[in-house]
Amino acid sequence: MQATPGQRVRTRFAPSPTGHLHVGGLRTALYNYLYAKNMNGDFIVRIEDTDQARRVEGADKSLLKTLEMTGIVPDESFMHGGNFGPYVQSERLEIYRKYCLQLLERKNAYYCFSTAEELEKNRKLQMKQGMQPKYNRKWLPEDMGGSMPEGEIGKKLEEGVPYVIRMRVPDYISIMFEDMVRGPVEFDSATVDDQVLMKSDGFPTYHFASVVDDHLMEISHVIRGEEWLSSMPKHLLLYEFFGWEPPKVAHLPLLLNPDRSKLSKRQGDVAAEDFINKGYSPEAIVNFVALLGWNEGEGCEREVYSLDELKEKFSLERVGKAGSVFNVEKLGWLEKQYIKGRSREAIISVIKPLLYEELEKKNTDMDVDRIAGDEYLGQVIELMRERVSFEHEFITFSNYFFFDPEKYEEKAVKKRWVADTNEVVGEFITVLEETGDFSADSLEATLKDFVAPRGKKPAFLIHPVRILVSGVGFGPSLYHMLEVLGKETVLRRLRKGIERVSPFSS
RNA sequence: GGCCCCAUGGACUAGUGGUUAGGUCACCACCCUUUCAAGGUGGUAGCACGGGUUCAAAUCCCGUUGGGGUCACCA
Repeated sequence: MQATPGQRVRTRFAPSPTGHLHVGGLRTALYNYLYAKNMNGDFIVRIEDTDQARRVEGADKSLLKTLEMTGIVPDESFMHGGNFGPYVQSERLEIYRKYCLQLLERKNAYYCFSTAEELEKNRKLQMKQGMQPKYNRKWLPEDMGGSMPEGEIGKKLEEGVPYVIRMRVPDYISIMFEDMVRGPVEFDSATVDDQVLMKSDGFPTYHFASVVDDHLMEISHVIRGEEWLSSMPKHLLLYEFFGWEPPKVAHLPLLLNPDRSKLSKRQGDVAAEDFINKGYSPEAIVNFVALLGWNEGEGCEREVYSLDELKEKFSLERVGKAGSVFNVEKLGWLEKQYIKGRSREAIISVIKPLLYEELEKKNTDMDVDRIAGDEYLGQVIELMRERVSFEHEFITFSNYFFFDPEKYEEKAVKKRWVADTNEVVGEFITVLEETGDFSADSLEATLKDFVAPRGKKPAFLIHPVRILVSGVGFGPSLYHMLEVLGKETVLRRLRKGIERVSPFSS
């Protein structure tokens, strides 16, 4: 799909700095980014901080940081610069004031002195009557179709009574537009309220500021959540008042809670940071979130996409209309796919710091230089790669590669121990002491040779040895595990363990 | 309640008039196997409902139902 010839594609993500980056916001940002990049255009981040009360200090920077962590890097923002700044709405107050004045002069907007209590009372009354709550246009001037005399308005203004400025929505006109994901949508202006444009504190409302900014910043496509669909008529009217050409719009389906309501806190994590902190990788999160509402289509059954591939393949036509439930299970599966494909070096760079953190917390009987070395970590990674769900589990889930077990999984002991287990293990220890070759193959042969004449199956020894050495009843191939741990560590753990574990100990 | 949007298995989805309705996650069974994973094979499970249009409808139209969004001096 091509943009209007001659017009550069410019999309934007416009969060308000009220907290962490919501995964829904992440997906909106992602789609904006992907669309722009796919069309060789620019992606802009604009901070919408027109609500002073809700503003959270530092949220703007943290939003950008999280975005960048996932690979979504803006071409323009308050941190990246650009020719259309400032990119923070609180720094653009003069601009909004100027344009609002224009609307006032053209009789597309008017002063309103109604108090909050008054409005609230009115709203309740209308609700009670089963009507749509709307401003009663008490302060709509006579020359704009209202009943308020000019003089009254001038008087209030002179007295310095606080006011807001409202847009004058035309009566009974049809407002139609083409949504890039929904197709044609139509509204009746009679259902549109006289939206406040400027608040009494001198700040613009979202509706006004975003229209002015989108125009001034030459945004070509507005891609945002479906919750904005019903305010489209207000925005379109504003473009018309100004005589500006509106951008193309696409309203994305919502991300949903398991109960199919709009994704929210309370039913689990919703901040992108929450997932990153849990160990999900940015690549997996981006991949997952991209597929919630978009697919390559045409029989394509692919599930794993890198950001670059998404940039290449993304299109708005392939965005669905129905909301999608944010299902963490599949994200977990994706994470595993990424771990399988990730290079050893990349994993080492993530888990090495984690290992050092652990080593500071507790002592190990193993050789620190060796177990923190790339070679050793690489071996652990290959043994555990298909068994972990998160990178941090290379350390936490595979603790026994770095620390001697402190306790032994009770359930596993119960299941694997019989009366003569300790005795046989004891004999096996003496055999191991004599073993020169501690490779997996050799160990396998040794164990089998040991067990056969005693009329036992390998499993008789394999399980107890595993538990004694690792403390748990599950893990990688025992022989490989022993090889990686090394003779010294294995013997130490066996000797120590055999004194602590007996069939009657648990 | 008004307005708007939406509707394929439990979840994500493919499908644009003719398919045994396909794939992925999850689930179940079996295989592999020293455990746990991974992998392999197979399986349970779906077009919300009712009318049309048509030789033919998951697909087009209308209605019903259901779900969601929105109706702030919040975004």
